[in-house]
Amino acid sequence: MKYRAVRGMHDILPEESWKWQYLEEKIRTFAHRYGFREIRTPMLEYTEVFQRGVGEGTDIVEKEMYTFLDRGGRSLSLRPEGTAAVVRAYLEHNLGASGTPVKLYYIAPLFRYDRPQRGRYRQHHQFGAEILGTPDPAADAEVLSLPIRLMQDLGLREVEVHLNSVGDAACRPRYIAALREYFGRYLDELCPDCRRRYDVNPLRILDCKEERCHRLTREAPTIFPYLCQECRNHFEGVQEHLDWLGIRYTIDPFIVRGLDYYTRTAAEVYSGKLGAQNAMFGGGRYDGLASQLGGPPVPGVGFGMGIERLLLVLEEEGIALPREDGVDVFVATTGKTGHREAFQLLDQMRQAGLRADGDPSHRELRAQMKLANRLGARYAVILGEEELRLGMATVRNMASGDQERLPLEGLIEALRERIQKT
RNA sequence: GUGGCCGUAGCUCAAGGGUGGAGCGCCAGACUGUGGCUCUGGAGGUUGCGGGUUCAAGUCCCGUCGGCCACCCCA
Repeated sequence: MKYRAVRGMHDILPEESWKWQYLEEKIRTFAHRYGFREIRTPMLEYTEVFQRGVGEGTDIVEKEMYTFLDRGGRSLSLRPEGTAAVVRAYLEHNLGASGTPVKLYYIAPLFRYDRPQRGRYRQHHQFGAEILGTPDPAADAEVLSLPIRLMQDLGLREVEVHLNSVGDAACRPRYIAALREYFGRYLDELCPDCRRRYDVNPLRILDCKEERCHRLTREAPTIFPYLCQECRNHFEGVQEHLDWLGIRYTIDPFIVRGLDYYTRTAAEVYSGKLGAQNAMFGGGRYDGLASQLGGPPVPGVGFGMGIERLLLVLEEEGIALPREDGVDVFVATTGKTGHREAFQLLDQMRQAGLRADGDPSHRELRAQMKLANRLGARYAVILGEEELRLGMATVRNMASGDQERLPLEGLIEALRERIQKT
């Protein structure tokens, strides 16, 4: 085979795509139920949108973006995450002008030049939602409740919600200084990566899974005593609202989101079924992002949820999604005659809104019935020579095997009644 | 980007350096007008690709591409 899909990118074949359709429909239903409206932004942005939005020093921007020059010499990037582009669009179209909050959601492909692994792809898809224009902790809790309720609705019971506050520009620097002071005493004991992190971003040491770093981390100062009063109040407010909804979460001082724009709330949800790539969704507040992008300050909070990972977890949990891509009716002939009648009948059925299919090759009846079975047809309509002579059709219920002869006149209505009954 | 494991039929997998197989799926017959179950037969492969070692390579070596695992990072 000469050509394959590009590394880390995948075809979604009919055996899978029906699951995507089901999930997407459920996601849209949920989002609309929560008052979110869809936004579709281009897959490409000027590279600066991500450099300034996500942050120059982040791994995403430093080494994971698909960046290239267009024919006019401008640097463009395939979007590696959703929020920066949404905020760019919000600012560009002044969406806040007609009142706040503005609640937006998207289902979109994202691109990161990572080394592919199960649950980690160079093109993946996220369902994300953002509430812009309000700093209120109720918005944090509301936007987080959406994916949590969605996962519960799908039957995922064992999701772990982790919650943290990463502070803001007023208090985070004090905490970072405290971390430097603490880890500075143990530099020799840190792994090489963490020695690097010590200089670049000591917060990241908290994420390290190396045993020796992890031990030190357990004794490290947490951010909580360093939070300013505003951040403290906000964090308590988020917890209070989640409590009101009965949503369980773990306060986890060690989650540090890898995008620079996060302030205050940081949340991640994991599933043990995913191996190392175990984050199902992540999100948080980003009150500084809009001004980073050159706009007025616009507070915002949101999340992004990986659809591939959601599907993987559903599979691991043995949760079957309802499949609805079968046909209602299969029109069969006896092979030699009735081609024209069958072709016309199919057309009429389709115009009448039935899902109908047939065998374009008019193989022998046995083969056609086999095809009807494989297509999941609920009824087979057999137009044999005898039936045609009588102006009738044989209608077979594929599940029960019961058959009856019905006049061609009014056949579609008769079928519709039988289909609706079951 | 680092380290490791693995690429054989559409799918899941066998084959100790010596003529590449099975199950499922597909097509057909048993059943000349009836699917699912059963039985029988058939089609389908330059063993990912390129090079090397050897009388001989799916098997050993190197490279490359791809998948997976861990790291990194994250969804």
